[in-house]
Amino acid sequence: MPRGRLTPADVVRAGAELADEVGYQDLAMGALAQRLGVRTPSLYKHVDGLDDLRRRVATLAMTELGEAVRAAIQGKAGSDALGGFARAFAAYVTAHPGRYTATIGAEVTGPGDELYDASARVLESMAAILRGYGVEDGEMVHAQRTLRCLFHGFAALQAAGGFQWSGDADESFDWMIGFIDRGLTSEAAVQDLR
Amino acid sequence: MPRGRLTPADVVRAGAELADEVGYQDLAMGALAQRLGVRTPSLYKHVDGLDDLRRRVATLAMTELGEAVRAAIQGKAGSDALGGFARAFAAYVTAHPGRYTATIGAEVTGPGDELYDASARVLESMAAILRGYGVEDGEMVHAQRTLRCLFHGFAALQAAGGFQWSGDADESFDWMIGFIDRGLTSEAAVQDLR
DNA sequence: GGCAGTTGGTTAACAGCATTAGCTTCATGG
DNA sequence: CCATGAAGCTAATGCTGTTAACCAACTGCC
Repeated sequence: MPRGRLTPADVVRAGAELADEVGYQDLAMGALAQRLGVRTPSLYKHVDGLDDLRRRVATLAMTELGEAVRAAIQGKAGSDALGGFARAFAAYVTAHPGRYTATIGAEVTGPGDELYDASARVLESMAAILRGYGVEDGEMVHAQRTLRCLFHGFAALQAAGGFQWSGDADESFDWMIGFIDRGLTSEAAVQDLR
Repeated sequence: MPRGRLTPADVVRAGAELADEVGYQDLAMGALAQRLGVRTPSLYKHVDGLDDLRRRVATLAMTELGEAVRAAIQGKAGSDALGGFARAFAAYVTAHPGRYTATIGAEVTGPGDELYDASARVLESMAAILRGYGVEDGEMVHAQRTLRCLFHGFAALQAAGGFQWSGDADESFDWMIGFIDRGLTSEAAVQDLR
């Protein structure tokens, strides 16, 4: 690695890659410095310590995830959109378990915080899908939280390697999406009657 | 603190309490020793290091959770059982965020492992509920995994303090349970037609 | 009742990690 | 052409988990 100058973005990106490769638990300043061909203290010129690094990795992950799911639901509605979202979400988490794990523990403060905003964009994609199902405003927040629990739970279990989903995991995933789809569809039908 | 002898169970229980109070991140050998009125190295006579302690706390949490939800669904079926399970689950996680967090990252190996078995008991309670809805064997595993993702996601978000569920969180939780209940009920109705 | 072995506690020392302080080098801009 | 500041370095500090070596007390056996 030639001695090209380092930027905070480089450090965060390398940290994210390291977390994906060795696991979030083993994301350490020393290992990261080594990967960047630099001594450990040099990292502090770009990042404000390990906690800051973790937070930035979490923000990167949420941002990337938001872009992935937004692209996946582009121009779709109903079960196409839901399925696209779900597949993009699962693909991201599977490809980047370390990054996603960073988001699990990270505490979000409020609007203006980069991580909060990135999370809000993911939630906005969920809301867009739900609007496509005709979920009305009064129930939107509840439905959104339900989807959030479902996907976050899936991701957390996946990232932890925590499932031994013996048998076909994809089949279960599809069933899950189908279940939600049927549920949302019939909720919409009930609302139309009112 | 008088010099009553310590057992591994004492250490694990105190570790679980500590994790609940100060957060799982700050569950440390030094702090735990201090709480038990003992020097740090003494803990190694009862527990095989920090990783082992974490694993045992996770196992304790899963075991307690399993007992709580089993008691909650006793003699109930259908939406009563689902609601009872959900309330017991949420109550446990809210009361013991540190303990539950321990279970999120812990890796489960396979049958015979205490943590695996404790998790299996929780899953068995889910299966019992689903049988009450008439879910048939072929779909059981899929439905079980769906519930698992949903509840685990809820718990992970709750334990991380990660939601700012502005507005009424309980209302959203009830909506989620209602949604699942209606979904399972109509799946059963469709199956009856076949 | 005395004695050996085990068990649970101690202090001391070590190792790995994040972090800080202080120095050096080098590119840049006036 | 020098002053400035950014980005790297070495050295040192402190905290935490962990191990080694030692000591005291309880247990069980003759």
